[in-house]
Amino acid sequence: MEKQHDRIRIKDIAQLAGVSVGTVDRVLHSRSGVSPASRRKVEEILQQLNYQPNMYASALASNKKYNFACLLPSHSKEDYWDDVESGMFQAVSAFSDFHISLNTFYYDQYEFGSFVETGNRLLESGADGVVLAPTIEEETSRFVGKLRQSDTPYIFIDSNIPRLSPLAFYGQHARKSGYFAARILHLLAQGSREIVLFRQIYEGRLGSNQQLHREEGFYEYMKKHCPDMKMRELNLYVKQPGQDEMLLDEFFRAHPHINCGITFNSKAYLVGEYMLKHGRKDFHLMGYDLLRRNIACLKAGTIDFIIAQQPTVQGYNSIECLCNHLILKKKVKSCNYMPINLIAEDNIDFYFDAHVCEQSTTILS
Amino acid sequence: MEKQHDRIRIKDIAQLAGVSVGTVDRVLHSRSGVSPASRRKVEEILQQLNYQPNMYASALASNKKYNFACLLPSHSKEDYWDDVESGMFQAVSAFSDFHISLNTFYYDQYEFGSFVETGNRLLESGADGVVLAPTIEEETSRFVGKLRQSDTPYIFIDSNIPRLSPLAFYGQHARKSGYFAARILHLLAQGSREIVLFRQIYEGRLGSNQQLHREEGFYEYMKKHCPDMKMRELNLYVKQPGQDEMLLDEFFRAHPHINCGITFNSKAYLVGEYMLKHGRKDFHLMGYDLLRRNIACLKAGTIDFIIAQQPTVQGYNSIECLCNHLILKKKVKSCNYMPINLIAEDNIDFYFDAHVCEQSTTILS
DNA sequence: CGTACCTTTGTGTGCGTACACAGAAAGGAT
DNA sequence: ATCCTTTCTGTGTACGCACACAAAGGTACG
Repeated sequence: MEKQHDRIRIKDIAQLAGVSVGTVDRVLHSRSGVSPASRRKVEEILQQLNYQPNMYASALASNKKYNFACLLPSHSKEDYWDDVESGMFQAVSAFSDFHISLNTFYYDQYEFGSFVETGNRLLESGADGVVLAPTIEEETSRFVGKLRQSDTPYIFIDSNIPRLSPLAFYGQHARKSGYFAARILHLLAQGSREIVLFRQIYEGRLGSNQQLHREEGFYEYMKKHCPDMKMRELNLYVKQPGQDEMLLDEFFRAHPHINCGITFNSKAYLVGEYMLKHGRKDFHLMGYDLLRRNIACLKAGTIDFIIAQQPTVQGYNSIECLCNHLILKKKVKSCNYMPINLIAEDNIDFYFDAHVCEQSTTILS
Repeated sequence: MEKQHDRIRIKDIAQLAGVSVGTVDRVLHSRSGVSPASRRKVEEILQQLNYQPNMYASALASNKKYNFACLLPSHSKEDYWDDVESGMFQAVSAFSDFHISLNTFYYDQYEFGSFVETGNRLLESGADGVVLAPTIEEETSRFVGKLRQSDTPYIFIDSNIPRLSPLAFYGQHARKSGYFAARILHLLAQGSREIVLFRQIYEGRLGSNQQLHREEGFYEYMKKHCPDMKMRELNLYVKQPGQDEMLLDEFFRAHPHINCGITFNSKAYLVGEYMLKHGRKDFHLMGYDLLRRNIACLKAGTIDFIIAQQPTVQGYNSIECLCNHLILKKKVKSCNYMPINLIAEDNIDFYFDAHVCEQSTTILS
């Protein structure tokens, strides 16, 4: 615990370059008012010494306030998006020393107009950085175009649209995740040659792109490893629970031997609760996302495995990334795939404590 | 990006309490020299306002140097402990603004005297915080006794000895992890009624406690879910590769129908490479830890699944925890189980980017 | 040669906290 | 009342950086 100052300070650089700290500061922030000679000399020494600014002192000195905003599908409590949001607010509180705040904007996922209208409200709020779920490619493209005009960085969460080159993306590699899910379901099938895919249709549309890509990965595995597997699809409609139950009844009456299924959205509990109600313990089910009702099924034994994609972490990391970029001027990683985690009843308890954060690679801006 | 100071500062509290910042500072650090009346008044306001110190300003002001030390089994490159160590150094660099340093001390895992001797050298080095792997309970007890005398916080990594009440523990719940492994291996067995457990004997002893606990969890699952499963154990000896190959030859000659096995240490590659050499693709193998050779087997298809325990994260979090405790005076969580992650070839790419860090719960010291 | 003006450079102050030190108040002994 | 402790409290400086402002140097032109 001895006192010491071994780190290079601006003062040290100034001394070595034979200029004042002010000049060094101007070079570091590439501001005007420095003679070419001085600039060159300072830059030279800067390179030699690999100067790392003390980010605490830096944040302390420039005590600005940063307003972030997020644009998410409107959601209820215990939804996937609720976890994402909670992660973001965790980060806001963790980095509260940087004077950041977060405004939330919600749009109706199934109405294009809503996205546009909400997006405009966000733009008016004057955010310094934005996190959004690019569920609607066309409208997202127009939206980020406006953000670009004001040089506002934006981060994509959950799914990615690389051509719109966001500052960063946090989400799962959906296709590979479906591939992995297939591997596990294949094991669960235990030689059975038939599998059912439960799909959720909402307002006539099949949920998200993520869901589609998971299916792709799933089919890719099956085609490669067991081409003779028969895959049936059953569409459910969420909004009419009575109808869904009828559809399930009907399906299992028609295919009584099928003992294995998967959902590629977060609504596995629809099937899990159905099995629980009908006392079917022999059916093997997989799904996505650790919603409360999914967890209940997992513990009750009607869902075997859940693939988690750490929504909280995605939210947390998005905000952290904005801080790193805007405040600490660190270089951030642009494509961040979340781990594909397989959760059973046995290991679920050790999943929630943890949250992932990106490796910190400090680079001068 | 407007200027603003909405956070409560020491100055604010001083003003409200009608004292000076010096007095508030004394109360905050529970130092002497404050009249009972002043102390009471300050504490009252402190509670009302839920004051959160600006840790950046705090770290900046008290620019002390902290020396940490770790006491690990000696290891080679690409070993499990090497990843732990690398995580620790990542943290040291991430928190370099706090002026921390880390000294490493290695002991021979299989020689009690070595632990004692290395431990004494560590004590002499005058560390402010220690991270150690408590592989030898008896000697660890004596060692932490001495640390306690100087009030030096210590963190257990990999395995835990709760009665020695470390500041924190980072590691996997070994029994549950074995239980989970059994569930997956059970699926892999696909109805086969015989399984082999490969064990590594080293200097006449069976590796670590962790290894034993995993076996316990494994047997617990099997007893519960498939009591008629026949479990064979095959001891290997690591140091004599020729002999191990002979033992494997012998075993598979005696049990040609066994197609499923697991190791509870990080040496699954011994078996995986054997299978590769003999061109056996039908054997299903599981193991622990993502060593380079294990990963190679995973990609070659002779290891089906690996259970990862994020050694890098364990190391990183240990150091982070010491910083939180010593420097930021945050309250730290004492028992931190790592997630139990199942890794296949499909999802391994998304595992390394990520590292877990604990949730930050700022509490006044 | 002086003034105006621009470019370049240096200095000073503040961010919120820690800590050393000085000063004030209170009490006791002479 | 004076002096000396012993509490107790306020002030000042430092931490490393950002930014505003002042000062210095140079050039152009009357």
